Amino acid sequence: MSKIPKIAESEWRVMKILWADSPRTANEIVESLKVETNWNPKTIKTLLNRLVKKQALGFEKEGRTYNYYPLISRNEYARTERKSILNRVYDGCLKPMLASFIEEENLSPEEIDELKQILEQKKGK
Amino acid sequence: MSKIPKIAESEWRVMKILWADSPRTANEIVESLKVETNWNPKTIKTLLNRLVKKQALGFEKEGRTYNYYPLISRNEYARTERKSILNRVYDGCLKPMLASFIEEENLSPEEIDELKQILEQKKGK
DNA sequence: TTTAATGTATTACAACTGTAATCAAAAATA
DNA sequence: TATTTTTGATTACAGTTGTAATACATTAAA
Repeated sequence: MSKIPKIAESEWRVMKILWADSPRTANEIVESLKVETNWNPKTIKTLLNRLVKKQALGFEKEGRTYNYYPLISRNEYARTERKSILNRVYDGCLKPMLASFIEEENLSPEEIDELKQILEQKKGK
Repeated sequence: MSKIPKIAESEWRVMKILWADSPRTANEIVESLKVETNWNPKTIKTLLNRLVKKQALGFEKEGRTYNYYPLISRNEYARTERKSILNRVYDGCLKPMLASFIEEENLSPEEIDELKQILEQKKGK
């Protein structure tokens, strides 16, 4: 049961880049992040190092540069985060949480139907 | 638009005590937390001070002791946390997030029906 | 009234975060 | 080959968090 390391806010931004497409070099990651942040490349290198140290990322050397890739899946992390908010904020009670989400956020009629179907399937099991 | 301060994990535990019932004295809070944590009373005092400094809690003096109470509602914080996970982990896409929650957690048939109704109402609007 | 207890305020300290700058090694260039 | 550039590694530094200990002021007790 490899325990999942805690990933900080800014580290998430880096992970997302690699979840979207990997492996990638530090420079490619810097390029991607340039679009959405104004981080100094040095900052991004630091984050990469930290993520490697946390074993959230791995890499393979290719000459002098590294190719980074995620060691844990986005889904695994997503699950951890879901558990976290559910327990911390809603004391583990799913229904009230879902109700809040549904009431406060936007859903198209199509999405609503899809969700109703998912619920229906869930009931079957 | 008073900006909502960031509340750390352990601080949340304190807030929850006061959201459940307030105002309360530091000692009452210590007593409540004794049940669920093994924190030193000093630790709890520190958390209270930090929360006051962050303006998440207020207090009224009553003689030498303080009576603490929340300055922001649990709902406001819950909303902040919902936004946070939705944007950070699901890029703001609600449906996939709800689908994951529904699929991975437990819901009774009754809860499922209630949620379907909430969805239906949502559709109407 | 001197002393002990109690409640709050201040200080402590390491790990984690955000945000880099500097250093060192290797490669590319002059 | 000497020098500049590039890339990763190490160091920096302040703010936050977890987890208290110590200091100070006031009240209760001896």
